[in-house]
Parts: sequence; structure tokens; C-alpha cells
Amino acid sequence: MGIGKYQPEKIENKWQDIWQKSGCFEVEADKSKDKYYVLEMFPYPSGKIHMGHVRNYSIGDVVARFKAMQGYNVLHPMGWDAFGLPAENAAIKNNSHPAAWTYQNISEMREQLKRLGYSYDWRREMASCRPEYYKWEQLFFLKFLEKGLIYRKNSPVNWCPDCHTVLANEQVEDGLCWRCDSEVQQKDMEQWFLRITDYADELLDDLDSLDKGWPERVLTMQRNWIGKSYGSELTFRFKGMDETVTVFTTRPDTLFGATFMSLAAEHPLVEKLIENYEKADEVRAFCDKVRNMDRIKRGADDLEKEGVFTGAYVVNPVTGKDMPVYVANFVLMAYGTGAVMAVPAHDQRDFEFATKYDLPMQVVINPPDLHKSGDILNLENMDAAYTDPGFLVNSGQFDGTDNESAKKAVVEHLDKEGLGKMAVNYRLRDWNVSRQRFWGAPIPVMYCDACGVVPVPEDELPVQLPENAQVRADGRSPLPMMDEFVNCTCPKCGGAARRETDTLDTFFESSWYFLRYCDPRNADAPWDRESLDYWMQVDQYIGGIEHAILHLLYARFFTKLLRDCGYVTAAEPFANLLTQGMVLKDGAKMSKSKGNVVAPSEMIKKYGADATRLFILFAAPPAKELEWSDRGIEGAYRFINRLWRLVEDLEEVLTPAKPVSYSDTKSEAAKNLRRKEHDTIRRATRDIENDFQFNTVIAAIMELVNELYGCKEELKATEPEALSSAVATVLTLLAPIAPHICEELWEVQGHKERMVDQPWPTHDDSALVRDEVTVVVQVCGKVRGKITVPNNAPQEDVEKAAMEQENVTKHIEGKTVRKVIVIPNKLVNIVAN
RNA sequence: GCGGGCGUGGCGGAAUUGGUAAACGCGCCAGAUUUAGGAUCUGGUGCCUCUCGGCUUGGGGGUUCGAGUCCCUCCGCCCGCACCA
Repeated sequence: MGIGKYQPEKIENKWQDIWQKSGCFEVEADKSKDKYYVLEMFPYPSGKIHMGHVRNYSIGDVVARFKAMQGYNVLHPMGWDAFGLPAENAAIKNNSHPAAWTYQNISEMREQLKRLGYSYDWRREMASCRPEYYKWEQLFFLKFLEKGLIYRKNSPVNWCPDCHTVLANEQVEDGLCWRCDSEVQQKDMEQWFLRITDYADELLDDLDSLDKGWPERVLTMQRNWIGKSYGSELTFRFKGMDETVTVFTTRPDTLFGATFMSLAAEHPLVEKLIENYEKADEVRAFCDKVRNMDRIKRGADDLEKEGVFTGAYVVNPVTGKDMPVYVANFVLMAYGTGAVMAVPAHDQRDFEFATKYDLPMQVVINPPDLHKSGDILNLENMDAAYTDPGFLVNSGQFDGTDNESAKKAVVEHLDKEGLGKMAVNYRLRDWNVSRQRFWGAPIPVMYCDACGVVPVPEDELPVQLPENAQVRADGRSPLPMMDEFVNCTCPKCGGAARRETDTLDTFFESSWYFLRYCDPRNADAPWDRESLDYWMQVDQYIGGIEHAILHLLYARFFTKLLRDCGYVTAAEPFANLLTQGMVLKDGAKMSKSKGNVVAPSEMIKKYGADATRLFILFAAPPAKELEWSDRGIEGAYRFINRLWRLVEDLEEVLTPAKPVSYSDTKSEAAKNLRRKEHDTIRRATRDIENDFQFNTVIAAIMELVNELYGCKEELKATEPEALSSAVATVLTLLAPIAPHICEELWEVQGHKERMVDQPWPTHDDSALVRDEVTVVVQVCGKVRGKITVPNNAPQEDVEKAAMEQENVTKHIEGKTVRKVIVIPNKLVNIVAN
């Protein structure tokens, strides 16, 4: 009676049940064991898992199972990033509550994940939209507020006049609202901001500590995003006015060449400057035009530089000359001070602007070669700004100085009058966490006419989203219209107050979920400190590159905030980061519009979870893009069947042997098999530990299976123990990748214990040694033959054997042997001419 | 423009410290089995000549006995950021 045909669904369901009932993936903090925390980015519950999820979670599952077999206490949790706009849109469409849609999707996606056999501790599952979860981030909000890490500020936002709501930049398409196609406007609104800029330096500096564990390009992207630049702040006095303006510049050395000034359209001084100017309306019109331009158009590469004179002048502090003040469309309020000293001879933008409006230029940096020959750069010959290093000219006492040292000298000179100082500027802006949406965590503050902004008392948390809310067809949040939500009592004065109706950005939830997993059911605190300190940091974090900046920067920031509020010890949340490549089909990202989507559920149905996992791990190394191939998954399915048939064929002779348990080999075939077995363990372990190269791990296991096919008929009768040992090794090494079939065949082999409880095998170097080795013989670097010699044979013997090769003598005939290089057990290179 | 990555058969991709380039898989070819097909098993499969041999890791150059790997240079592709003062 054989084991029958391979039926993936049957055995996969069987083992998933057994694992679940035994609770074998449920873990607790235990200081007597080494821990390993592996985490995959939690999904938004859109309803269906896609191949990107399968890849992400399959990689994570192999890591988790591998580390568990190595004896670590492995934390491997899963949950749901459950707040967000799609739920609101679905609710509008179906006239239901976003929660209903969300929970329905979660339960569907949970089933799909379970069907893939992942080793999650499902007891720790969380959904970020539950009050038991967001209660704690409301508490964090209050702590941040207390420490001044969060503040309110007026800020320009994208505003859709028809939807009466703020839109994220991503929701503005070509300047139009994605939902109603209205033209999006810029509007100033009061918003809550988190002081991420206070942490800019630490966020930047700590990236250095991640350089071994994180991909270089993620570090680079974060460094660029933070955008630290060294320069100086210079202050200019207005002519005929008791007013100053400060600019940020990285080129104080060019100050003598500053001939005009450019302000951003949003600059607060503009209105004051044009107060008595006869063309004030013209300036206002220009500012409005620039302000109302959407960000994409305004930031476009080919946007024509435009500006308007304000009628005002500042005085160049070193030349004493008047500099006309312009409003210019390319100056950004969000960078530096929103004001720029224009040096047209040495800045390309200023050069173009000055050319267009016929403004004066002055060369102050002389190229080194001209400097040498005693010439000076001539404006007449310039069709672009000169931006390279050089020596100062037309710069008074600084003439002849190289421009790098001049930077410091010029600033020091101005500093005497209090008009200049060295300064650091960041591109990073504070994080606007306010959203005018319903489906998010309520911001726990209230507004009292008498007391102003009042935090919700901690014992009143959580501020819950009303379950009876009715989403509005126009997309506006129903919260401001719900009296029972809005009306409240001020805890300070007892008077009437109104609740904040904005909710938190959903990146808030994903910034600390990895901490909550350490103690997810704690009702008294965000977590028990001992459990947290045991599990943190996350040893291996895995997710898509699309989160390189936003989520990963916010999560790092949050960890530091919580450390400073006394909740966390670690300064960095993720010790190692793996960004998996995209899953492509026909060379393009899978998308409904392209019609190239492959549904995981169909693959699982047709080939099983094991074959699906095997293919997605075999087709490419994790960090690279993966081209989905229907032929490829058939190949994976074929291999699984091949393994099944191997064990089926050997069933009669197999004993419940452990990996590498057979050492007293007699025949050549058994010796070869044993060597291959040990070598496979060596390669598989090395490749997993070295950047999780599962594709080559699988290739190595396939080779061992091929070896088994080659020797099984011979060894069945003579040394079946060799086969039992090798089969056990195959199953053990493959178990983290295709866990169900390995459990099943492990049982077929006669084992009573489960595969998930087996230790990862270790190889024996002495088992890799061959009695005889093949040595390649080269003449002048070209392969001319191969010889078989005893292992570690004396060099002279090897050299002699090589020289005697017929094909070798032929090629050195008539030549003089100059040199013979012998690499032991590898090759002989005979150099002759 | 700045930063990062990549370039190997018909395809996905392998190659410890420089040491037989193309492992493993897909595809293709042949044989076995089969009434036939499918499935399976075995063997073959970089290119040119097909005998010796020659050529081959985007192009060119260098270091070396020996280079996919190290250095220089050029070309091409992908990704991120970008009027950042």
C-alpha cells in the first residue's frame, strides 16, 4: 500500500490544523532563550492578498522557521494596517460603515494567509482600527503634547472646494481632485505637527549604525530626504525701511556678487513691502497665481522662471549697493527661509532670471585656470553661470582667497555686525498628522472657549470613533456634524467644549505596531516593559521598497520619541531590513488595468501552497525583481511531485533516521551520497545566512534529490541507511520553504515527532573530503586537460602528472616552460613560450 | 543635474578569498516507456567550426601565470530625489 498521489490541498489542510491545535508557533518572552524577532510589513486589508504579499510573507516565513529550527525563540506576528481612505470610499459606495468593510476584508485575508501555512503566532494578531489599539497612540499623542513635541500651526494644504476636504498630495492628479475632477486649491489650515525636524540630526546620524543591516539605497534615500546642508544665514537691511530679511545660502563666498533678491510668493514680508507700491495689485496677482498652482506643475522641470518686482530694495552688506527685491516662482517657502540672495554670475537659476529681466551681474569667483594666467572671467563670454570652485575677485579684502575658505571668512566678517552666522538647513519638514477624514484615530484634544486647546484626560481614553456614524455621499467626514461626538465638557473649567474632529494620519498607526506586538493584549499599558525589552529590536524586517522613506522614517522617528518619553529602550527599531523586489508579469508590475494579475488563490488551488512558496522563492533572489512565470510554477510543482515519488518509491526501505546519521559508508555510491548530503547542508546554511539566498538553497536541495535518484536503485538493497539519512536531510532543509509536504513525508519516513520541532542540521567538514580530486591542467591559462590525483597529493606529483598529459605535451612542444603554478586540489597552470 | 543599482545562453538566474563561466530550473532536441497523447525516466543543449581548435560574462584598455570577479575608461538600461538657494 503506497502513499498515493500527491494531493496538496489534503496534506496542507491536515498540517495547518495540527500546527494550529498544537500552538507550536505561539511564543512567550523567555530570558533563558535567545530571541529572534522577524517581522513583515503588515498589510492594508484591501480584501485579497496579491503576489507581492505572498513573496513578502514567504520570505519572512522561511526566516522564522529557519531561526526556530536553529533554536531561537522566534516572534513572528501578523496584523492589519486597518485605517485608511479605501474603506471610506467603499462605505460610501455600499452605504455601510467603514468598519464593516474592513473587518470583512480582514477575515477573508486572514483565511488566505492561513491557507499558505505561515508560522504566525495568531494570538498576537491586531487591527489598528480597534480602540484597544489606537487608545495607546492617543496616549502617546498626549505625552508628545505635554513635552512640546507636537504643536498646532497654520499650513497650506490641497483643498477641494467641491468635496470640502483636504487632499493628500497623492490624491491630486494633474491639479484636479481624483474624485470629482475639481481644480484643487491651496488653502491655509490649522493642523497638528509632530516635531520630526528636532530629530533630523539623530535620524541622519543613526543611519550610519544601520549600514550593515539596511540596503544602501534606502539609507541614501533617507539621507536625501532629510537633506541636511551646511551654509549660513545672512541678514539684509531694507532700504528706507526699518525691516530686515534673512536668507539661507550655501554660498556666502559669493555675497559680493549678489545683485538682487528673490522671495517666495508665500513670504510673509511681501504684503508689507508692497503696501505703498503703485503696482501692488500686479504683485498680488502674481503671488496668487503662483500659490494656486498645484505642486506638480510648480515643481515641473520646464517651468519658465518668472518673477515680479516688489518696488523694494535691500542693501548688500558688503558692497553697499542696492539690490531690487523680486517675487520669483522658483523660490520655495518650504526650503530655507523662503528668501534667496541672487548671484546670477554663479547660480544657474539666478543667471536665467537676471537674463530675462535684464538685472545686473557681477563675477566674483574666478576659475582656477584664469586665476593662474592672471585673467578674469568675462561676463560677455558667459552663456551660463560659473558654479565651480575658484578664487575670489571683485570682493574687496577677500580678493584672491579660494572660495572654500572665503565662505567662513565672509560669514565671520558679517557676524561682527550681527548680520551673519553659520547655519544648517534641512529639507525635512515637520510631519503634518492631521487628516480631515473619518476612518482614522481621533486626535484626543478638545477646544474650550475659555481654556483653549485642552488635552483629553488620560483616563477618558480612548476617544472612540462613533460606531453609528453615517458616511456622507460627498466624502466629507461625518464627525463635525455629530453633536454626540463633538460636544463635550472641558475638564479644566467644566464649561462646554468641542472635540477635535480631525483624525490622525494612518502612518501614525504603522509607526509603533511592531512594539505592540511584543505584548498585544495588555489592557493596562501599551506594553509590559520587560517583554518589550526582551523582544526588541526587530532582528529582521521585510517589506517593499516603496516604504523606503515614509513608513521607515516615521517608525524610526517614533521609536526615538517613545524612547524620550520613557517607553522604549532601543533607539532604532529595525536592526536588519530586507526590501524585497517587485513581482512582475510580462516585465510590468501586476495591475488590474494591464490585465496581468496572477491571483495567488488560483495558484494555491492548482498547485498548492508549497509549490507556490517554492516557486516564488526559487525564481529570483529576494531583493531582486521577480518575473512571474506560469511555466516556472509548473516546474516547482514538478519538483515537489518528484520528491513525493522519491519517498513513495523508497517507503519500504526507509527508517526514521535523522539527517547525517549514516557515516559508516561502504560503497562508492553511498560515499558520494553522504558527501553530497553534507555539502548540501553546508551550502544551504551558508546561503540562508548570507542575505537569504533561497534560490540557491533550493537549487542545492534539488541537486541532492537528483543524486538520490541516481543512486537509489543501487543502495536500496545494499545500504538503505544511506538513503534514509539523505532523505531526512532533504526534508529538513526544505521544511522552512515547503513545510507541509516535508511534514507529511517526514511522517511517511516513520518519524513520530513533527518536522517543525526538528533542529537545523549541521554538516561535518570531514565528510566533504574526497579520496581523489580532479585537477584542471592549463597551458598558458587555457584548459588542456584534467587529471585525477589523490587528495592533497604532493605538488611535485601533481605537476609531474600534469606534464605527462598527452594534450599538455602537445601544447608545450617546442616551447620553454617558464613557470608552473599549482593550486592544491584545484589546478595546474603551465606557463610556456 | 545629484544619488543608488544593474548589464552573464533562447528565458529566470548560478559562480567562497581572482582559479574549469553558465550550477539549478524553464524551454528546446533525442531515446526509453505508452495504442497514442500527457505524465514520467535517461541523455543532450553558449557561439563559430563541428576534426584539431577558436571565441564568449555591454564596448575598449590595464594589473596578473590566471579576471564575470580588481583598477581605468566609454556605452546602455532601471530606480529614487530634484528650480533645495
